[in-house]
Amino acid sequence: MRLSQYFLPTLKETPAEAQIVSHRLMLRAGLVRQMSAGIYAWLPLGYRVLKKIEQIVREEQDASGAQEVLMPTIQSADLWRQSGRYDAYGPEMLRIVDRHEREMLYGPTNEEMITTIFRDAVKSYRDLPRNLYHIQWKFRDEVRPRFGVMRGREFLMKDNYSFDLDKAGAIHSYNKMFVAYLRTFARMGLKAIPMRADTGPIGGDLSHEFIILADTGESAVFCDKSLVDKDILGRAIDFDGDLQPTVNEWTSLYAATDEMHDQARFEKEVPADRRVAARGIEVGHIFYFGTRYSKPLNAVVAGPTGESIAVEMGSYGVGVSRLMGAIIEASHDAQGIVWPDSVAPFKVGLINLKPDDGAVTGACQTLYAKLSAAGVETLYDDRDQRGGAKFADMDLIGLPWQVIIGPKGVAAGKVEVKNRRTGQREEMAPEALLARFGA
RNA sequence: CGGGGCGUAGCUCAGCCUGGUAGAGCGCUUGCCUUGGGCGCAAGAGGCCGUCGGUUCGAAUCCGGCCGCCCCGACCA
Repeated sequence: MRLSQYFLPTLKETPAEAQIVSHRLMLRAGLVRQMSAGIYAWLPLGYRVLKKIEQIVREEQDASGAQEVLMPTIQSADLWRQSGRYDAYGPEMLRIVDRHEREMLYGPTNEEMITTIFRDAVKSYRDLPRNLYHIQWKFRDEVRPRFGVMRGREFLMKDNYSFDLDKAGAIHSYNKMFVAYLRTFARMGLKAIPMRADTGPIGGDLSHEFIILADTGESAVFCDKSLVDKDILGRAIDFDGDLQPTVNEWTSLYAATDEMHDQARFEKEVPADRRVAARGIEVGHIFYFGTRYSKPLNAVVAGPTGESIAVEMGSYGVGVSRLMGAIIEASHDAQGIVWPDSVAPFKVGLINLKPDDGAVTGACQTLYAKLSAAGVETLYDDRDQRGGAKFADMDLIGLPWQVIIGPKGVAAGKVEVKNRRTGQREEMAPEALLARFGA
């Protein structure tokens, strides 16, 4: 993409409305614009990142055996009356009346709907287990939206729902999600730590929050440092095999949020040099809740001997749009965002230091064409701007690699490569650069 | 939902207390200059001062209603 043609409205100054760093950077780097309190429009660069985050979530869900569906944003009030949550949910639910005076709502979650879909279609234990997910916009009318997309009213969420015949099966489904989440967040360059959680209004007796560590996190968290150091991506995972040992490996070590924290236990179980007291941001939450919805909504199947069995369920959420804020909180510096490779909107930012110099521009265009042809996502800054402005913008938007081409380098047959995260610079021939990026 | 604050140019803000029809910096446009870290010079464009009403000869400024946004707390993916 040529920057001269790209819609990328960066800001030199920080908008007054933004307080926390990720919100400021998202506004300044031209990723989003606020349309109302807690409601954002995604601009081209931000939308690219959102789609990358979404895709990683999708790939890991698919790998675990979950199947993607897409349910509507608007639901009927009747559906929610059946589970008893219509009145219980309170003013957080955005209620709508259509032209026929039918009561509708903008869905804050989908347990009722998916349970109904499942109930109407599945009648036999032979059709279990199933795990269905979707990635859809949700709305919760928060009293006080804040922190940009991290606590918006409208947000993109991956939520899924598992259906099993018995509790053992449901626990296995739960474990699959547990491991899939470890992998999902690790692929985004995050250190996500599962912490035993309060099950809250969704109900149930087994639940974990996945929390990433960031200095600006919303709540205090405590854990064993060994958890931070664990690596899930290096392992081969068999989702059909026994995942309990893997889950146990993570859950056996101390990890707790503020409200579940027990200082005495913490000090007893974790050696002083491994005690981590930090701030965290919740990016995922998994629940096992048994028959909490299957019973009131009559989601039953016929068992092997013909008896009716209410299915055992769990639900699992990932805050997709929130993750963008969380990733920035966890990965930025004074100059701007530092995207992890896997979610970066472009891999390479190509800077033309002297657009009116034929040799420089020629070298840039050749390189840009070759990188693009090889599938290396490249944002080419061909604007008629001074070098300083280009460096500042490129640092702000945080692409992992900057390739800088100026008259001196071209004369010497070299281009300069800068690593955004480390700041390390290297000069090399264009061919070497292409080889480096696999082009 | 309790408490507090703010709405003036695209952005950050001054002006308001002590009423007389609007300013700065950045950004934008044009020209010159410059070209490795938001450079310099010059000339421009751009605002019914959130909105409705009241007071007044006269309101960005004083008073009231409404709308919007932000912060602290309670609440939450």
